[in-house]
Amino acid sequence: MSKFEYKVLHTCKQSGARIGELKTPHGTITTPVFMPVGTQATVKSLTPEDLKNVGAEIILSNTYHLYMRPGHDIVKRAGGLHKFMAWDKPILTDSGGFQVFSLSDLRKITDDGVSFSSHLDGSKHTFTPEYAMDVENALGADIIMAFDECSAAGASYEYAKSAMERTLSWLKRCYDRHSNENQMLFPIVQGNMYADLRLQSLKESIPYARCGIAIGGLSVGEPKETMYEMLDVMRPHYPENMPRYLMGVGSPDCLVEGVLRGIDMFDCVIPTRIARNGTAYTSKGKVVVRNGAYKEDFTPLDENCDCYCCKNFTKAYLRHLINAEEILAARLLSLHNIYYLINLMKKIREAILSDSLIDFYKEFKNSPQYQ
RNA sequence: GUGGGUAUAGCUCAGCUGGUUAGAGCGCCAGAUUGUGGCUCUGGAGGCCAAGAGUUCGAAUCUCUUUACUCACC
Repeated sequence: MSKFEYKVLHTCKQSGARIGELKTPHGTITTPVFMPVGTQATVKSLTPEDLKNVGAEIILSNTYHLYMRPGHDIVKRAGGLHKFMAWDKPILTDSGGFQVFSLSDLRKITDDGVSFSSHLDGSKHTFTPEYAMDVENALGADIIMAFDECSAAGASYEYAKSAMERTLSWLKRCYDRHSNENQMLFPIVQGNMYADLRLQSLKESIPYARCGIAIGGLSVGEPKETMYEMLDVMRPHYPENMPRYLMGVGSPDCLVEGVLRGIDMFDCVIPTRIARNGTAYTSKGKVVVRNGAYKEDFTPLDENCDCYCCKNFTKAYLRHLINAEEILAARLLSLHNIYYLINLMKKIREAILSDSLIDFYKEFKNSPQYQ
């Protein structure tokens, strides 16, 4: 019996969005789901207990970063990523393809793989699809991503096509190398902002998708409308029997728009990043708690929120922490922002279950939360 | 009381021998942040240059007076 299984539990009659369950060796995830990002084997400032308290079911970690530091061999000797970071629920690791694209300046891409220098010390490294699989295998996440090439928004058709085709050939090599039955490999669809390339990439990736497929190369600087167009183009062609994962998204508006377009899984650094810079998502829209307006605001960040932060602290206190550069500010706001997004996903699932996601969408779009 | 020093943005200070709309850092105010290089980036407001008088075509800058602060000595 497979250690992975995806079941659609309900399809919204209004929108076609679905609620599903994805079984993994470390537990079952209910989709649509938002996955907090823990790049370096930690969701910055939060403990695994915090994550469970805000309702996180699965977190994302990063092959590139863990390979660089402390080294995947060390994580393996520690007993794997779950044990190393004391998180016993599902983990997904990104392959490092995107990090090579976004972090490394001296990178050289060939059909064989990518040579690049470390953002930490400039040392030279090479990743091939096979090696990326070996590293992800050593880390031991439940879901592992194929090694891909993400082309930049604005890339020419020719370049986007070659990057997409290279990603497909790399996918085949990842697939052949991968053999661990405790890990599920997700292909990544590329194709930049070109509809025909997206469709070709999706179609040719599907044979390698067993229990999930990812959409990469979006939310890389293009207008949101363009991203939605690409999702609309792909939507009729997804396999029904597996979750679709939109990588690197998103903000509250993008989550709702994404689910409406058939997406089941999301990850994004945005809730924790804006938290560290003093901004919160609330039921009344984005609140820059750092602003002077909250100096003497002794009310909670979000009166409609049940998170630890909102139940115990005031905006004036949070603003003080931010201004004093106290680390508790990052922690409380991260806690709140992740809670907010996970709670938003919960509301979305409730709307799907009651076949009213379009109604939910209309109301949400007219609220200050849509941003 | 005597002698010296200093007064420029909210704070700490730059402004060379006088020359167009007086600058910086921090702070303050406001934005940004989408498969994370945590504490970043981008904007903005804010000065009768202590007060008064002189010299000069022209003064934050030179001279004098006053005031405040400060140091040393009696």
